[in-house]
Amino acid sequence: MAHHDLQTVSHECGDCPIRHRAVCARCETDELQRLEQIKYYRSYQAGQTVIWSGDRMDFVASVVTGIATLTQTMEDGRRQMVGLLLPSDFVGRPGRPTAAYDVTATTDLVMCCFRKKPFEDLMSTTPHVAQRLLEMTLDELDAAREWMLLLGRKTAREKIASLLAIIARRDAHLKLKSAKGAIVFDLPLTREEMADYLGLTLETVSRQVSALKRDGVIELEGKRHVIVPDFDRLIEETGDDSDGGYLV
Amino acid sequence: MAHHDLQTVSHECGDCPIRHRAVCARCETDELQRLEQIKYYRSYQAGQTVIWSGDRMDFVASVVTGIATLTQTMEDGRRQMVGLLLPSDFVGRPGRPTAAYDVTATTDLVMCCFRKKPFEDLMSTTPHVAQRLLEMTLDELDAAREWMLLLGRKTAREKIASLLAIIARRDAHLKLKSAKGAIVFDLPLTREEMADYLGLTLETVSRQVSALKRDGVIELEGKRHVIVPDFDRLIEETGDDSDGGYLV
DNA sequence: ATTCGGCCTTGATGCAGATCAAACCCGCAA
DNA sequence: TTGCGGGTTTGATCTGCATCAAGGCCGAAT
Repeated sequence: MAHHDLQTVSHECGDCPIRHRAVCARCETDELQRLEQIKYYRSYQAGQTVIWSGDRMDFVASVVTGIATLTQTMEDGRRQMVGLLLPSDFVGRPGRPTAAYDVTATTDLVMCCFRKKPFEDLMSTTPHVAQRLLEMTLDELDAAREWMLLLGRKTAREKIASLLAIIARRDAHLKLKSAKGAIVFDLPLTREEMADYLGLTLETVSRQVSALKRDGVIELEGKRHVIVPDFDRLIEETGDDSDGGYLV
Repeated sequence: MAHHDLQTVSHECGDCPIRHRAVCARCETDELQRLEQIKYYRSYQAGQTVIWSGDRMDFVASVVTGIATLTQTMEDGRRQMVGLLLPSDFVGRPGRPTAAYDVTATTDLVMCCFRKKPFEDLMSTTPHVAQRLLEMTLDELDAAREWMLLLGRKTAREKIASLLAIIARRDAHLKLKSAKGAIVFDLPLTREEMADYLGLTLETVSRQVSALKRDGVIELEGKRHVIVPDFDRLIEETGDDSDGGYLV
């Protein structure tokens, strides 16, 4: 694994993220061919449900553009988001026939899909694909555990600050920082979705966002466009160790 | 992967869980040899810290006997458990040099360790090890997401019932059900550890355990020995869909 | 121009669980 | 036998967030 230069591959790979995440062209060109053959695209509109929990799922996929969420729902309607899928994130699991969560497109969404059977065959013959997938899954597991700390121990204000920091970080390498280092981005979630993410009610989310604005931690243009004038200040509000994973 | 019969292997494998979880002897006997050569054991006493978050970690391991926890701590001391390691569970991550969480032995603990470098080498040459590890990691991710629902949306009583059900299930295939189908087990956690698991205070844990006892959902002998006379009744208290993963 | 329906904000009130405090249980060592 | 300390229970009070309720904003349809 160590000798593969995954960076250089992305340039040669066209528009499908899983190719440069899962495969190294330098030594796996034939695998690229095989991936190419079994891939296809699906599109969904904002708000559409991609998969219901329990549905048969005959493909794995990676997000090309747009944002999707994984959510769990209890019988009485309480909802908890358990995954936020941004471009290049992977959906589905080799070895599981059915989906464990509802997958919903929160924006218009394009996914690059691979039929499961051939993808699994590919996996069992090439160590690199399985390894890369393992690496991605371990990253997700880390994110899930960070999220658990948030859900179990953080205050509402810390939760909001943490979510804003997460989104800011994920967007940071795409979006520009504005003139004097401020970070600017659009919230991809409604207040209700934020609440489902954070284990809060939408009213509490609204109040805490207003509070952060009142205290100058963030500025708002409209309801979704966020300006973070001082990222360090935002991080202070999260309750996290300040050293952990600074802007990459 | 499909054609490997992992079941039959476990009999030939001696006392180290990872061997029958990660490797299939029928077609990977040489890998068994190699695993054998790089494995060694470590023992810890109850209460001992195995690894501090941020420490260099030059091995991966699987729990042989005893119980360990993964926890995250905020500067001000708020703690959240993010993993509970029972026998056969895997610790550590190929590809990461340092530990991301505190690992603590809550009982006397024996782990079967593999030096990381040779283990990674083994992984990159055999698809099966990486695949098996991926499968285990996906299971952990599912567990983490279940846990997120618990932390974000369940009431204190539901949290306690859920934890008891999880432990009952994990123990079920080892422990006996008593005479008329009651399930009996010992809590491996103190009230405080339960609180850290559930995102509660120890006082709330204590009160809710008492409440479940008062309502006849559980019986207690001493503070740790739990009798569940009617498992279905306990499941009702968790708030979960009743169909999900019954005792197995 | 008006209405409608999502989405969001803000206020008033209630309650589950946190916090503070005291005492209990029990194994163990002196 | 006494005292001690870690784990636990239970009570009294406080508080952060949920709940209930009303209204505002704004883009899209009529």
